[in-house]
Amino acid sequence: MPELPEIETIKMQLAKILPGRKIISVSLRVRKIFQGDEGMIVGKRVTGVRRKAKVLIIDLEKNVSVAFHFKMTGQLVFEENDKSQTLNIKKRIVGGHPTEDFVGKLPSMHTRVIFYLNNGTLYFNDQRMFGWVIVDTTHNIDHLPFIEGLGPELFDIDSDKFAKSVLKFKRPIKLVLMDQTVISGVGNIYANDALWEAGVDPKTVSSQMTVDQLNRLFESVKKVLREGIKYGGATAADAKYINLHGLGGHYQEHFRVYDREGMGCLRKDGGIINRFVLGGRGTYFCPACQR
DNA sequence: TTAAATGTTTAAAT
DNA sequence: CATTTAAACATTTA
Repeated sequence: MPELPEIETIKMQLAKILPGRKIISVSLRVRKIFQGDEGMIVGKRVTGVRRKAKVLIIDLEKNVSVAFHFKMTGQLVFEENDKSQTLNIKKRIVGGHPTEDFVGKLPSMHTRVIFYLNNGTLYFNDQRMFGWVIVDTTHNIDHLPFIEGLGPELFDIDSDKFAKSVLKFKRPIKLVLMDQTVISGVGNIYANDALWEAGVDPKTVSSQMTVDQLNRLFESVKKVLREGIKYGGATAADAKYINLHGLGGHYQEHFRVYDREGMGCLRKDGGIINRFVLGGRGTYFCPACQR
């Protein structure tokens, strides 16, 4: 579920409270999503938390790291040890796919890996189990095929480089934007919104994009990603229990077209938001102002 | 019952 | 070979 802004949000929060804590033990409730030797991380302290595109990485002493990919339904919940035995949701740090596990009792039936730290517990939950957790040396983590194959984030390149990489393809621009080997970090929500922001039809053949369209799209993607980060990522609008507790982000309150099928375009002269499937993913656009 | 869900991988078809 | 599409992974919700 999460894209770059959602992972960036949980990264920033974990970076404040994890460093210095030692991993006491690890519990693997589901082996299939876990790769590596959990013994490698036991007894080591966290030294930092970082992110590469949609991958979250926790670095530990002795050059060992843990990489997480949330895929569609992964989430991390950190909870301070609570001696009172009472569920104190305010003491939690949550990130990723919003479910009742953000606020419910943990571990839950979706908890796949548990990291017991001093004075806290970190739960990796993932209902669909598409995600993965990999433990290895920091060097090997940084050289995982998936990570090595990632293209740059838009924040790290200029518009010329963006144009060059995009113009090579004859696929629809939306699919190129979401292709992690070309540009990393952009998923379905932000791709849809950025294309609306730039006034570009998602079906536009990449190689036929004009310089003007490319420049607008380059700025638009960065704009929506920055906005996503600013609002703490997106949390499903129907997740009442989360908003109730003040957990989760608010980007969903600023969706341009995503999940707005049948609703009016936000532009005055716009039309009705359409939805169709492109590359197997729900694609939303305004037929009046995206061409 | 069917469709869809913030992602990626793989096989099969073009 | 480059591209595209479909299916797969597994679960929940509308």
